[in-house]
Amino acid sequence: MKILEAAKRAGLTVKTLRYYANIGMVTPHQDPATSYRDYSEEDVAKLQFVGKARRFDFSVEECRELLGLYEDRNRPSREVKALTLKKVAEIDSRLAELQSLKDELSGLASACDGDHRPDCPILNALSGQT
Amino acid sequence: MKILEAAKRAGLTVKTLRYYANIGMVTPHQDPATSYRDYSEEDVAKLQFVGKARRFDFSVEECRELLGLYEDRNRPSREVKALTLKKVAEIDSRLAELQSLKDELSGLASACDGDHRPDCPILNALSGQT
DNA sequence: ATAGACTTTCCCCTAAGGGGAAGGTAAAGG
DNA sequence: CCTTTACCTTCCCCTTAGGGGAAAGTCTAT
Repeated sequence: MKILEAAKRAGLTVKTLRYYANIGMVTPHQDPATSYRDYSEEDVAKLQFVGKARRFDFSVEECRELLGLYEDRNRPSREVKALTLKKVAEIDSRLAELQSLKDELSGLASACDGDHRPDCPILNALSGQT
Repeated sequence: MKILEAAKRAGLTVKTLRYYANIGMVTPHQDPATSYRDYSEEDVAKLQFVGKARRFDFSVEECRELLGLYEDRNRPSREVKALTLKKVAEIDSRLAELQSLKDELSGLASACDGDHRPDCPILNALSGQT
């Protein structure tokens, strides 16, 4: 099938499919005469796989790793689990970071009157004057 | 003072200071003869301000806005508070998104044996075969 | 005078594509 | 058969917030 249909089936954009082809992640057959790409059902399955992994916050390089494991029918599940737990840990530390930012900012916001007057604890905090 | 000292005092890198000068955020006087930048105390204060705001996850453009409000001694605190609350809301939605990702990934990871065998619920989930 | 530390501008690089131009191709309608 | 329209291709620039490094100019101390 042609690129637009493959993109629709995978829930991705045509640009994304071309990008994945360029970086060698999902490489459909390409007609040398017209240079049209021709996606197989298996290509679409891989695209769907990558699309889901991306939505799980895996980077494109991590998706490439996962795809490699996915295609290796004999890989130990250990490796996949390790990658997943690493990603969970990353998400966890980002969560903690964002939570602490939110707490600080909320604290500042609630200390600020938010009226027409110029006095503002938020700016005071940012400028270091307590 | 010269750029390295200003950078040290602000807790930023020299590259960052040049970048901020280029985009017109903090523009020190520049000797036309040598083209050396010359940072004043006020410049350093602004750099510190921007540095803190950046650590609070404000984008460079948002920092520019905050800096404008900071320099306007008559601005209503309302505007600063609005910007801050908007940022808090952004952080909140990112938190929710990450939390849901983490829950799903953790669920998959705990369903995976993580041993030498190839069967892997994580890959099964990603490939859509339930 | 010269070595070493510092400065400048300039250019390329990052992640993951998006936007759009210029030009080739395919399917449908007249 | 011809044309319109939809789709395809490559190519190039754009995004964030700077980092890395080259080449060349400047300052300071010896």
